[in-house]
Amino acid sequence: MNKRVSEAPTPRARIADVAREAGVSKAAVSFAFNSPERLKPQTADRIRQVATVLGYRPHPVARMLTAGSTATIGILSPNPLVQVFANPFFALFTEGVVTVIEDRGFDLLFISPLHGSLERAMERAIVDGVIVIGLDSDHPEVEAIRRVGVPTVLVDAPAWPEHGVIGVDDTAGALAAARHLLELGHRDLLVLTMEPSEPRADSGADAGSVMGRRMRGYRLALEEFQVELGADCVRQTPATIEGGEAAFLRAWNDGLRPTGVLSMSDAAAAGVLQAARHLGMSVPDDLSIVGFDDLPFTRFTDPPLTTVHQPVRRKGEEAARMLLRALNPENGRTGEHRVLETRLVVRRSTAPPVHGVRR
Amino acid sequence: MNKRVSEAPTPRARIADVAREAGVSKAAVSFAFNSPERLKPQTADRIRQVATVLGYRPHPVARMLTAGSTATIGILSPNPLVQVFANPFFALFTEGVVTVIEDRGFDLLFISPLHGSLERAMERAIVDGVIVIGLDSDHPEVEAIRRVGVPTVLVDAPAWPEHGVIGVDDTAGALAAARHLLELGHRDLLVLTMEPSEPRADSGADAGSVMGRRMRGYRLALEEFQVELGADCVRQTPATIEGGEAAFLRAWNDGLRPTGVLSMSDAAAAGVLQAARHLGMSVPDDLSIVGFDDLPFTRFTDPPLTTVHQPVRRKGEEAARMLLRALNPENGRTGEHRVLETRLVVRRSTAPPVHGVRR
DNA sequence: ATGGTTTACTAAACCGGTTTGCTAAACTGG
DNA sequence: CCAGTTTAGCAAACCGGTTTAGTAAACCAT
Repeated sequence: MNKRVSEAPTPRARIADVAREAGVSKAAVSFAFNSPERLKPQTADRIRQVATVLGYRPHPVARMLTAGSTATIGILSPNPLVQVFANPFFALFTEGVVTVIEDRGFDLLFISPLHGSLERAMERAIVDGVIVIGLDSDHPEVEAIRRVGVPTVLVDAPAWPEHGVIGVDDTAGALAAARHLLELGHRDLLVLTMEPSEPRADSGADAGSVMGRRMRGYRLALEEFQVELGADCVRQTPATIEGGEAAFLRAWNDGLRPTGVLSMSDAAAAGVLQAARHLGMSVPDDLSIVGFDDLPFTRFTDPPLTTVHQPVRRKGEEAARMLLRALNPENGRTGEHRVLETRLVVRRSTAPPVHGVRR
Repeated sequence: MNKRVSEAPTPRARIADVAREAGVSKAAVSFAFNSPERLKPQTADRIRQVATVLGYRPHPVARMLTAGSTATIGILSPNPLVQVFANPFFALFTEGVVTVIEDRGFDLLFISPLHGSLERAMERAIVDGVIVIGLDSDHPEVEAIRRVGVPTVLVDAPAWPEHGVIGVDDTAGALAAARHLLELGHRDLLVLTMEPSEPRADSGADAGSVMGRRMRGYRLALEEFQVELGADCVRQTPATIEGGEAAFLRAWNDGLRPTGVLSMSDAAAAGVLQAARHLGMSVPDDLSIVGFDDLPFTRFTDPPLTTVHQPVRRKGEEAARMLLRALNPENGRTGEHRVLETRLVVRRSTAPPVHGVRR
């Protein structure tokens, strides 16, 4: 029984249609496209002609089913895609990824985690491999993801047996940033952290999250200089301009009068820049600010932002290379683990506190 | 004959394996996952248990073959992906796209045009529909793409029968930009255009390209004010900071001394900003600059950039909505055509020429 | 006990291609 | 002129699932 009577616009020609129309077998049609040498040139031509007339185009999904490979790699993050694309970090990272995969013929699929779990998102994704980014080690789904069995590389995650992992030395970068401010003479600092939860300050091993590792770096420097950081002086905020702006204003209203701000995000740092302007403070004279990541726009802020550089694009490249290696199981080990370096980039948002060393 | 003797790590369980192991038919396994109510709860449980033990996960490609839909939409541009992700415009546009598609359960595939033609790229892409962006109407492959038969929406392209098209009023925006400079008193202008070929200056209908339409706007304003634009005063350059910088320096070396620059790209405009600084000119006193697109970073340049705003994010949203509509053929027409508005945003990179009106 | 319904599952067809194995016809050469 | 090889193309199996049609057993009511 036809549910829909006169609805389909043009039911799209299948290989069988071409075969029938050309008076040959399905196999012949397939050969005409994929192994023309197995056909008399004349026949191949005729088949192709019929195919063109019928507007035939091999169904990519069907083709893949036998091919076994999708020529696509996926990017998966626990954040919804809207946030991903709003974050300049990702553009840069992805640039690195495509640099490597594009001329190997791969497409790039952004997998949305939205409806359902990361695990399910990963399962239904049509990819040869996945780059997972931004997954803290205490994320509830790490185990599930590992079990999915798709070749995977993790970015900014702690070591993961059997999978490639790539990250940067967050702690060292944060350490350098905090030292910089402390060496300039700042003693009253405000720390801006992002993300779900303020990482517990366990001084032992690196925490499982990016922000945790950065916090560790800050704290190491503070200990060196024997400076105390009040619990009030660590604020959590979204990694956006507005977030940073609001956070600083709130701190100000709470009576805090820091001379230096350590932000774990460049965007939030830019927000602080704005907030300072609103409050009539000049940067860096009244307030010093250090960001994190060295995203491209930090060169354009007014003043240009001192920040911790991490090789974001290269991180993308390395992740992609690792993944490609993992796709060909024959060539080597799978449990690689790389840590790229970070370094402080001093621009013009930091200077000694104008009133000299206080306290 | 086994070519590979002890190579496969774990050949990934198929539905038949689960069926055998659980002592049921393939259909039963399928039911256990997709229509559990058709099985005795006890049986369904047992099957699922076996599946877990074997690490079974339905092959997404095979599943799609019968499902008929991929839950993925594609983005295709004639530029290689590396360039796409280096361009802040795309991040913004894509943000709009995912806003619409993500909670409908779609993933987003970036299709690389690199190896082979756009047509072929589109053919092998595993998507339900495609958003094509940045395709000028004189691109050699427009016809081929149309014939592929995948639901398609075009962005920034001229009307295309049977397909949705969405764009912005480039001409009006450019007109406003040029008028602004002319009204301030500028008479010596430099125009920076991007892209393959400097669009022919046929005054008649809108040219088929974005840059063509913008040029048309500039020219209309120049005619209003009866200002001549020397052939030398239109320079083509990549849409990057470096491109803009180099182009302005070259013009300067060629002896041009414009008081105002009309750039068809914000990035190039930022480059001119740099170049001006290098040459010891102050903006806007010695040189006025107007960009195009109003990308987020224009707010941070020093000084903030006067530019033509176009609703990039909304353009993405509308394109996505149009495409989703096209995917359900029953609900309505396919040949929609929308033009969103542009408007001049005056910030601080423009001012009257300091030496008064010359010439 | 009988016939009718449900329940619980299976076999087979199907999605749309690719690939293998085979056969008939056309070409070789001695 | 006949065996041996090539050539050209076909039928069927296959990729890994989903879905339809069908059946045996269990359940129900009379």
